[in-house]
Amino acid sequence: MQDEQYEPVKLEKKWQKIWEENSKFRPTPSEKKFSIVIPPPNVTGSLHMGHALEHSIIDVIVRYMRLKGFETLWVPGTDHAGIITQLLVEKELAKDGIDKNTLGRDKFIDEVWKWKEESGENISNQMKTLGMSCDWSMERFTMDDGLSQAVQQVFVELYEKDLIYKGTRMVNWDTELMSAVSDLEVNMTSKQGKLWNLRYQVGDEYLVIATTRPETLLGDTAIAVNPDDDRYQNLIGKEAIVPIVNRKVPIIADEYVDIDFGSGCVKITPAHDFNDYEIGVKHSLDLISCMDLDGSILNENFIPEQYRGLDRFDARKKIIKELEGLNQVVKIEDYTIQIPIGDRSKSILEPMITEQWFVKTKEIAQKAIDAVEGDEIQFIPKNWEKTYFEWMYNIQDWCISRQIWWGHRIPAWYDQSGNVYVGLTEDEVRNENNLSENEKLNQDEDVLDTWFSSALWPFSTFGWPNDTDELNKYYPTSLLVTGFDIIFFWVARMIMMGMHFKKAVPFKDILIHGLVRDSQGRKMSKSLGNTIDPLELSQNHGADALRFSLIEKASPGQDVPFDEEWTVAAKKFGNKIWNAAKFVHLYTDDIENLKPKEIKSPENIWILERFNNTLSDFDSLFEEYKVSEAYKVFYNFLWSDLFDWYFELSKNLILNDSNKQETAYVLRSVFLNSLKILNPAMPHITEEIWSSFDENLLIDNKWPSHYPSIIDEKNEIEILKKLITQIRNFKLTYGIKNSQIVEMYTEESMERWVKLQIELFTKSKINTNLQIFSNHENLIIFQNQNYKIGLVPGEYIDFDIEKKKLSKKLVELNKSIEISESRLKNKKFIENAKKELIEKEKNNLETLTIEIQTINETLKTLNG
RNA sequence: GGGAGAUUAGCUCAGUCUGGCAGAGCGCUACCUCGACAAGGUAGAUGUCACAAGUUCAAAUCUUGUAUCUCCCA
Repeated sequence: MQDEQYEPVKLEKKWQKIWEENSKFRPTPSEKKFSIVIPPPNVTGSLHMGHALEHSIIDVIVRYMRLKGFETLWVPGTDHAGIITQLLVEKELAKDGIDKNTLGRDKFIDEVWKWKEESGENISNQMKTLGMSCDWSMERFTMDDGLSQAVQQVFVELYEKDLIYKGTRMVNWDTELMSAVSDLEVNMTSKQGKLWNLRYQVGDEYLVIATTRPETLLGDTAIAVNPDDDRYQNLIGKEAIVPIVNRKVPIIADEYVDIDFGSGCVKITPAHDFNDYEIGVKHSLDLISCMDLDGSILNENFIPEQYRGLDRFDARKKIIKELEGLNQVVKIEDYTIQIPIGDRSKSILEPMITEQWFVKTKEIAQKAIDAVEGDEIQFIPKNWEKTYFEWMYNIQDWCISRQIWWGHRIPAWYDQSGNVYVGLTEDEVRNENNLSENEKLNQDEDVLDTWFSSALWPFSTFGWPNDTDELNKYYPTSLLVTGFDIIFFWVARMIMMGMHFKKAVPFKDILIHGLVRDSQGRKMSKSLGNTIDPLELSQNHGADALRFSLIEKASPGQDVPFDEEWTVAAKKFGNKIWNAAKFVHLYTDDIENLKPKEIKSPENIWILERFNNTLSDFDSLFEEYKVSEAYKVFYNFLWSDLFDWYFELSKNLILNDSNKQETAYVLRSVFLNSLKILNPAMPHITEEIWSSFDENLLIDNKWPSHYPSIIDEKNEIEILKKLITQIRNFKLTYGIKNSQIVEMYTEESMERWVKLQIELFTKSKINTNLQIFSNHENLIIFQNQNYKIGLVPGEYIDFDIEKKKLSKKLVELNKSIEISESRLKNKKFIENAKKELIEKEKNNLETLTIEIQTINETLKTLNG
């Protein structure tokens, strides 16, 4: 027997321990496989609401598939988050006065590992307290030996196929991190800035150029105008003089220049702007760099001394001042400028020309596009594939090298003459290239983008490049559950790598979820102070409540403006189930409740049918990944049909010896099967309650199947429910205490069980006194279909209230009748609508007519 | 500039793919400790489904356009 009170946290800990100690999350062999890899949270993180949502969705699906008899595997793990982790450990060391550079690379990496051992398990432990059923024995980390081996292998293979190359190109450069970052790690932000209109001398004349970055004029190598711009035709081909550096540069024509921007003339600085770089290449312009990698002005002879070494923004101010002194500033306008901000460091990025490693993406992207176009992979909801295609069609080469220490070091070695050799190890490189022991080799200093290793996650976690059992069994995985914000970063790259290296999709379905926002729909952020800690929620209301509140609210692809009230409501739901279990024990423990040969009573038939329908609806919604809708349907069944109605109906039945055994069976069986349906969403409470009924674990059980089809054709219970509601309404309206028994009358034909149920539900005594009943004077009639019950109103009612109420009802009914009639009169409706619909409409009309009749009869007696 | 999404009850959202009398939770009103449950029960009130036009017997749902808001890409 269970505890008196529902105390979620206590029982949750208990079951987490039991499941884990008995390895319940390991896959159980079966023909049908279901596998999923976690979108690896980064190792520095702690669990936030986004994780809680994502993991709850994954886990509800995983547990569902497990109950459905699939060999189910959920692989957990974390990624090494190169930049953030390095910054974090650097900061920690700085607290002790230790500088990364004095420590040296190897010792620093040791420190990072030390940190990982101490704090890197954070997220996994937090996931465990939420009851996530990952196979923890499969837990992976992107810097593990095996996964690192996969990274090396992929790098070498791609290099050998010419799909990785090293090149000097313009990339986004983070002057604080002192590293390149990829296009995707750049956040464009708008900011109020200035547009400076500056005079450049051309022969004896001047022309005016507009720029938002005057300091880069130190590196100008051209002036450009639009070839169609009539104003400047005469200048094309001439030379202008860049002020301050006094450099002569050509005036060129290029369509890129917007005639309406500023004066229509722009300065071209190919070394410090992406567009200018393109133009520079096209027109074979000189490439003059004026900025160092840390964002300061270069210490070069062509740069006036007073600017050398200055930060670029200080240099800007100083240059403007000098230009103003030279009378070269024509006008300064307010202008909204786009500033590229580093995703991680939040510092202002600079386009810089550096030597980096790149993945050539065009070719491998095509196979990834084909996979989605050919429906080998489905996005859910489908419209996200547009986002995917848009990016994939315009994909750029991927800059994968980072100038940091924490990460997978690039497997390339240089000899003393600067030749590059790529291979898995230094030894292999030496052997393959016949390099003598005397030739000194230096490994490339750079590491790979973290996403490069994440892209391999769906197969590197299973042991690739080794041919493992896991790989054969679980790749391709069945499903990926992730946010739309990493479709480019991660999803697209996994598909590319999966298609290229495994010749098969990494997953078949991609379920996209939205963002968890605060209750007012704002993004959760530390600066707004509106973040919610999922662990705190689970401490206060239980992990089950948190999970259920997230699952029930998350429609595919839609954002989730979260309110703690939901979790409170879900906890109340848990409490309701808790008490329901006590009810089932109380009413069935002492009764033999074996499966009877036949289910006879209409109440039992009704609930079995309702269960069957709910199960069908649930399954079909769930299989479309409409998990939240599925659980809404189930919630309504459980609370309203089972608890509110059937539990009450069963009380009457169990009193009766002839129905006792059958009802005990139905009550217990439907309740236990409902626990199974709820289990994936609220695993702990269902397991706890289950254990009070059954010695086997619920997690080892099977998904419920339908009860043998019995159709409740007469729909009697629905009629009964409406009748009961009418009578209850009546009693409430006239303030008749619920406990007060009212006398009512009905026809002989009313079946005994119906009478009994009405009596129990409405606290009434129903007489079959034909005389009173057929003599309609002074009788309020409650009627639904063939059931009719009369009540002598005299002592109870206020005639005016009752008349007003009935008249109002009459108006509504007449309105409905009008609609119904007009439909049925409509020839085209009869011709076009489905048969069932017409039938339904006819029945509807009939019911309405009877109802109106009854009300009119009652009104007549009230008036009389 | 290109693309996507949103607009439904006081609040937060389902429902739209596949057209058939508008739903949930929370909140609100009144009543109720009756042997599972006050973390509860019973009964209620509440809507120009953003706007406009079209298709249809029938539109929240399909088509076209408009407005406002959010996000992504450049």
